[in-house]
Amino acid sequence: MEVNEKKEMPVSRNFIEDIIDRDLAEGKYEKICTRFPPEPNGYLHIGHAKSILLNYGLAQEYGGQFNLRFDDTNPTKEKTEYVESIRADVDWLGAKYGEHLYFASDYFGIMYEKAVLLIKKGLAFVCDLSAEEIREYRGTLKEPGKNSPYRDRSIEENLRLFEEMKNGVYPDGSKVLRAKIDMASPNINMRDPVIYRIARLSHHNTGDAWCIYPMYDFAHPIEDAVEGVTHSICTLEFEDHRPLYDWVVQNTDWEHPPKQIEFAKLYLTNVVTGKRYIKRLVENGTVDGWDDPRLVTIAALRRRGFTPSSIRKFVELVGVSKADSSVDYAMLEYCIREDLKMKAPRMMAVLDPVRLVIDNYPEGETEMLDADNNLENPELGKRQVPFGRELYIERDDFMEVPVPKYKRLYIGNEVRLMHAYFVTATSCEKDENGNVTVVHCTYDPETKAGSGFTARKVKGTIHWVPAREAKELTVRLYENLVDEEKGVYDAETGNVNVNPNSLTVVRAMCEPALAGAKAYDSFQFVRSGYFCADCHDSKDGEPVFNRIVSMKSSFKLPK
RNA sequence: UGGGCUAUCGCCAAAUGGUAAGGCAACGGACUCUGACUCCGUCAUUUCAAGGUUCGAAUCCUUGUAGCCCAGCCA
Repeated sequence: MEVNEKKEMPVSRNFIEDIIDRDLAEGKYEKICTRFPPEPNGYLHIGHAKSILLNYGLAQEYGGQFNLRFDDTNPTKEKTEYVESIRADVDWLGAKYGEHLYFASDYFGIMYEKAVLLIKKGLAFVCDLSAEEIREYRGTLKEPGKNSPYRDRSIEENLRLFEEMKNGVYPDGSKVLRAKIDMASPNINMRDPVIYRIARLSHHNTGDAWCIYPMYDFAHPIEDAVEGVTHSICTLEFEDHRPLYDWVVQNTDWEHPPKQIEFAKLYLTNVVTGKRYIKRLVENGTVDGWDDPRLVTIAALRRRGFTPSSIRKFVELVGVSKADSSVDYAMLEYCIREDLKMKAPRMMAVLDPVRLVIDNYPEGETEMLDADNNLENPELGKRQVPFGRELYIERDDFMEVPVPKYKRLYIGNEVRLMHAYFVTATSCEKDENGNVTVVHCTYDPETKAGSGFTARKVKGTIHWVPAREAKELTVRLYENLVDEEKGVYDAETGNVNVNPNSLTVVRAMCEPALAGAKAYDSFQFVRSGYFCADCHDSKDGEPVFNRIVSMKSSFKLPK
């Protein structure tokens, strides 16, 4: 049987599909090719997942190709550690690139040749202006720039100088290669942009082979073209770069020029999504690493118990558009609930235990009760839970004097102990502070779960754990990292506002079947106060065994 | 001499001149061995605003308004 066979909602087509349809109809391409081009300078987060899954999904949908390409043209920020983690995350998300794993740095040779080609066409020149001078010459947003005094060097001189740049004749920063476009363009990206710089940096892939490195605007279109990418999908902030992208593609002679398409980034409301902010939290120790479950990095989501399919679902639900937007975290939670509810075993645990004594149950006796691992999905089998005279129940599940509409345990009320018997509270004991320490009740042997007893019904069902056999379990309760009231960032200080109570560690009691839960105890409340899923230890990555544990009820007082 | 982009429910998001999909959230109610799940119902006479064209406008035109992006030898 297919678990999770919920009828799929019709998903609207997005504007990128419209573009591809048109291109295909016009015969521009026979087969499409997309790519995800991360710079290996940090860990991937949920926003990247959108891009990965978008690109991969499109390739799948149209029977095309999907490439994973590391855009590693700036050695100062890039590390092998990051390429490893990125590959792991992309793999985990299920975006298959097969053979098509590439490094932009492998194209340095062809990029160099294309730069030479531009020079030969009189479309690029070596400029001796300093960085500051270039900035001054560039003009401002409202005023045009002015031509570099080196703009009219001869092709021969440019060729010689550029080769010497490559050969290490000049010191870092002393010369750059610039595209010759239009210093008066209203689009600043077109004002003779720098396309190559001199920098003696050791590259994670090419080592010290190069002392000149291409800039993004020049490198990226070439990377796409080399790989035969047809639709180069990026985020909105690159819209202004598209004319330059097209300029490079047109002037560097390609048979099948790629085209750039932009879409809006994914933001989550009240969640830190910016890579640099996440980096700051990691570096200042606010969180315990890139995979701290309070973050929304892929590694963190994995550690927190999200499944790849839940993230795929999320990305699908969120859609693709060009409007800036911020998606509510509730949407993500919905996706993991939806994904897990039929395939995760649901077990019992109590976070804040209070002792329950069944006065008419024989002392010292223990019986094993059969419990379905998932009442909605019998395929998940059963387990046995020891039951006896003394149990623990959730403190919230008992009230000496009930509030209106309360339907769990209170004196005189009968409830079901899940998978066990009906029980009626008779009295309770309290300590000197008035806190309940023991609840007394009686049970009705007739009402055993599975016995078919129907003579009475009960309004509430509560969870329990056998007092003697229960195991202690460390449960980490995570809340959204950022303070909703203060917002995500402090505009003045640039600080990230972190909710100080974002992580609570609790010693809970669980049924014996849960005792084998992985040491990490990465429990998560999928829905506030309701489910909690335990998962794997991100350090070994495997195995992922999600369990949903119902903890307590989300009861709200009536107004 | 500024340029580019965006605006449809609390949050995403369809609708391609033919009379405002869907999902999340929320709220009622039914059901229930989890106050979950499931199921049923409610939730935009109106699409940033104001004018105009049209038999007909979220879609076209005009004029505004608001938000985002751009002046790295980062990507």
